[in-house]
Amino acid sequence: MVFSEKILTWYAENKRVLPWRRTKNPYNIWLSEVMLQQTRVAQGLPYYEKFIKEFPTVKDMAAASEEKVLKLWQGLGYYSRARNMHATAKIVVNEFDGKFPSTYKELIKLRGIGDYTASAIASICFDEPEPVVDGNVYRVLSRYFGIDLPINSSEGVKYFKNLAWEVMHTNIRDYNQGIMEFGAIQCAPKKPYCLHCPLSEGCVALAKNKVHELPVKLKKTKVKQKYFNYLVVIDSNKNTILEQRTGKGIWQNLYQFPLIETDTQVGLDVIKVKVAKVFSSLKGFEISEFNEKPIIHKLSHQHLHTKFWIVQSNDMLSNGISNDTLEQYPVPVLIADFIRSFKF
DNA sequence: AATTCGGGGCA
DNA sequence: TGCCCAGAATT
Repeated sequence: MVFSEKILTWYAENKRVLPWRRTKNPYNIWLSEVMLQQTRVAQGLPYYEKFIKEFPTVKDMAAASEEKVLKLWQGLGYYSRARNMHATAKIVVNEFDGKFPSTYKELIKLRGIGDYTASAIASICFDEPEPVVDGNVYRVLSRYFGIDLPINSSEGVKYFKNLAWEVMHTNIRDYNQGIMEFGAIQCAPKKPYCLHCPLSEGCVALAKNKVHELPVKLKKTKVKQKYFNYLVVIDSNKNTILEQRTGKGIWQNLYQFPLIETDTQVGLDVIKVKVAKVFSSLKGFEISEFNEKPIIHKLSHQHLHTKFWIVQSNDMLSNGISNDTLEQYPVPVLIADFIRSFKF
């Protein structure tokens, strides 16, 4: 048996039961693929169920507000995926009569759909012979064929896509899902089960004892340290303030408490002065520290050293938000955790 | 070509 | 603590 046939055989015997494997409906496949970008199946699965229940069709999603979509997406991360997905839902409804395009070439034009996702939808839904190359595929191919080109170099990306074309099977639907599943379950990043692997015969990395050196990946940039001070204002009605994050950067269009970002960790004295400026309309206020030690919220590229400051005032906010409407807003996990732990 | 988008799980 | 996850868009 050649490589692709072994993958198909392994997949037939080992594939997990997953909701999006019961259908070829492009809406379902698209939703699952976008959710699983840089995301483990276990983490994405409950979100997929939620979304299908709330938005059974692409038309339902297109009709919803972005805020509703972001709220359902809350906690899954990479929120541009949700915004792009929502934009694409509207395009599909308004310009394609609610039907997804059926070719790689057309699919990749849509927002949030790149090479991988276009290949996945085209092959799984429409049997177009287009190999997927995701993190799993990079790992399987680099190990089995002993390729040490960096998978995140432009040369590596081209090489592996080309290799994927050469070794793929005509049963593209099962092959594509099979090689990814094989990478996720059998040819795992840290503890691959090489001892009883159906592809061990012919695996270059195993023969050369280089399984744990592959795939090769270029160094990632170092994380930035940032210092966040969130002002949790509480007025005479026990209302508070949320603001929407606009512009570029993390958590775009999500909500948060008024934020003061500083270059270093600052204390109560500094915050007092800043609050007096930011909330000059407040007649009087008292500030207390919620957490003495900063909460370090770790993201891929930044560590957010965060302090929450409780700003109590006897005034009544005109734009105040009551604590029971607070949970309607899409917020970052950092804010959601605070709201859960704090009694308004 | 390099950087920037989250959050969680695992050794 | 570092690495990775059914990547894409922006700089």
